Amino acid sequence: MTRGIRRSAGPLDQRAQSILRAVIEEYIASAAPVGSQALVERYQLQVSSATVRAILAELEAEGLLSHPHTSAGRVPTDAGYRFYVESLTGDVPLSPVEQLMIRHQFGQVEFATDQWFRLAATTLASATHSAGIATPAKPRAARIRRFELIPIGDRMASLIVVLNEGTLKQALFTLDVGTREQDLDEAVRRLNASCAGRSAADVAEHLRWFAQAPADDATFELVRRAGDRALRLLREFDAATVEQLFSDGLLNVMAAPEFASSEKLRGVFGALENRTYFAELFDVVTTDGGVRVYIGSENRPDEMADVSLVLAPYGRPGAAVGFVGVLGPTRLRYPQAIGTVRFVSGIMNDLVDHLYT
Amino acid sequence: MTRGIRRSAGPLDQRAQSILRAVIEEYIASAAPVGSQALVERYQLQVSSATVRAILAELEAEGLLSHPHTSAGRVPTDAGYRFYVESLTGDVPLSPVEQLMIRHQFGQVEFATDQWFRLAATTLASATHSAGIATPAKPRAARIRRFELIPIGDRMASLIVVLNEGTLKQALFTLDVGTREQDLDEAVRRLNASCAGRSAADVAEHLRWFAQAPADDATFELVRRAGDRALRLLREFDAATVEQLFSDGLLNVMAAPEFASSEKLRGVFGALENRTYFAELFDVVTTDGGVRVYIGSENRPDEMADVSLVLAPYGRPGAAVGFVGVLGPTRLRYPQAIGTVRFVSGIMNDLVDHLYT
DNA sequence: GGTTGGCACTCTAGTAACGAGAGTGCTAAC
DNA sequence: GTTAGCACTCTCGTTACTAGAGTGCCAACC
Repeated sequence: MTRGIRRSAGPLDQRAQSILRAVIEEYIASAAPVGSQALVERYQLQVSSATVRAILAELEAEGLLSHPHTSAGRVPTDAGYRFYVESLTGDVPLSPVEQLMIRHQFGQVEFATDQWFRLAATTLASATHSAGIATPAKPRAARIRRFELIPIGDRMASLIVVLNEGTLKQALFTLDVGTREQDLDEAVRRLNASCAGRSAADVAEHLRWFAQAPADDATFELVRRAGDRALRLLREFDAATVEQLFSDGLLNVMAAPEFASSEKLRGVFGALENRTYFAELFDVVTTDGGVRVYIGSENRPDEMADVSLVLAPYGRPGAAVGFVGVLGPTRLRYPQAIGTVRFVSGIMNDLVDHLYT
Repeated sequence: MTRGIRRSAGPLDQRAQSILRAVIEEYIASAAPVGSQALVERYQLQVSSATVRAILAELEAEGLLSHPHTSAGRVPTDAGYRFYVESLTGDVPLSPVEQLMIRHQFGQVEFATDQWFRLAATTLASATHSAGIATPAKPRAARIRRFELIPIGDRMASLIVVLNEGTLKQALFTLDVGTREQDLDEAVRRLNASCAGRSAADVAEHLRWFAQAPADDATFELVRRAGDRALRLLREFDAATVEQLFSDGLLNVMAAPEFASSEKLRGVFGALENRTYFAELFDVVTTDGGVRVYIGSENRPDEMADVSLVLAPYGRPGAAVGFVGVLGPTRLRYPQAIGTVRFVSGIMNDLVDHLYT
């Protein structure tokens, strides 16, 4: 039943906007379709329900609201949420008490870099009653700081590569029979002498040089192999965009009534396990600052069409970046979520900054 | 409606056992209560349905089967599954093809210790169509191999402790203004000289000695503080039983019809996030070898009453141990699960063994 | 022209009634 | 000990119905 050209093609007038806002906030709070009567009663609108109905019909024509069935109330569309997020609300900052509590928690893991992103996810989850997600900060172009070769048993060693920011990479490494600890030490010394401070590309260059040089002693082969292994490790590291994606509070999302059937839920879990979509987002989110919101079907994969993401980058562009965020039903309390994500990403920024000053 | 003393207090006769087995396997396959008629038809029993009904009543009196309601078929109880696992079935080994595929996959991560337990969980999940879980191998008593202090920025350093098995621990460390790189190197040299090869307890002893010694130079304070920090790191490491619990294939469990309501599901997820129960199991499972099965209500926490666990330890007792396992509905294909868990734990054993020879 | 009360209409959700089907438990006969 | 027969019970799907909520439209009103 098309109504032809919609009556008001321009921007919505003030009243329509405030009614849209009321519908959305009511729906977010109640999870049930919102009727005209309920709006008039609960929001003290100075008009009758009939008038409200006319406006609701208009908002529906604009594509901002929809109708589960003829005689039900209105439900926001993804476009409606989008308009709400962009024009009808700012972000709500966290209360001072909450800010203090969160700062306190981060203070306790100040010196444990590997805990930062976990705590970010946990904090976001409990503050927004949704799922919190976070990645560790990933150094842009890895530079080698130092090598180590730690013998384990007789024929094995653990090759450790320490990168500039203190990031560690590790791989096992088989030893030839009769390799002595001195040999390892000597190999490490040579590797460090020639590769420390270099990027993966530089190391590759150097290794080619090594390969051409005459194999003058027994240690040489060890150096070559270890260097080769380390290079592969670095390349793998550079290639992986989202090395880890930590999430917490998925239980909160499971508890939402729209996910009671566990059918849509499976899609979301699948997307989290799969992670390709988040790798895609990583690049977008981290290239320019600020909080980004992805609402329902704005997410590329269909499985994510029922959830929204609020994401923000953190770190130092050019040095190490990651993101933190919230995953919840489209019926998310956006202003609070945005405020919280902004706050937590700010804390993470401070933590990373503190590393470099 | 108690029937008083059950008729046969002794062990079940052969026929009753094979019918119990039939009921359980039928239920595992169909997820629906099993009736007497269906059993006679599908298992070519040489008796009538009435006879089967008498036996079913007997098995119910023994507490091995139960009745959702008067006119429904039988469903196994947890005790029924227990009897089945212990007396009615051995473990089914994996097919040679599957064994080969799994070995091949593990071959590809042979040199990446941090991937082993992840692959174990993933493999178990896909082989059993349930969730796979695994912990990394945790070294029993940590011994220090080496220290490193890597400067980051001007006032920060990353303190790295390398343990015997190549395990790495890391923490940030603030530097006093004007600390030079030589100072760090000197401090590391001293720490390594006095602490390498020692356990946490020994290091504590040495630090006490350090604390009493006269502060003869600037580096001394640095050594003391770094040693202190490292000690705390080691203590934290020794204290944490289940450092990580990796799971994969939770989607498989979500797909089971008994978890369609997403209500029971939440309990399971809660237990996985919480992890205290798994820490408890860790000690039990790793102290003596072999596959262990926990069926439904045999699990301590109530949230786990609807799932079963099949767990096996791996590693070297006294050196480093962890566990791998399967989590699924009580309606689990136990023989296959047990066989698969045994196989994967065997592979993990080989990998760890390979480290020490 | 915008606003409003009135009213017919539509759709859902809940309830009750009902019959088919599956399965049991008991009993009497073999 | 086994079996055929049978009454009984409970679930599940279907249908019918009602109450309730909410819409959309229209004529009247300011």
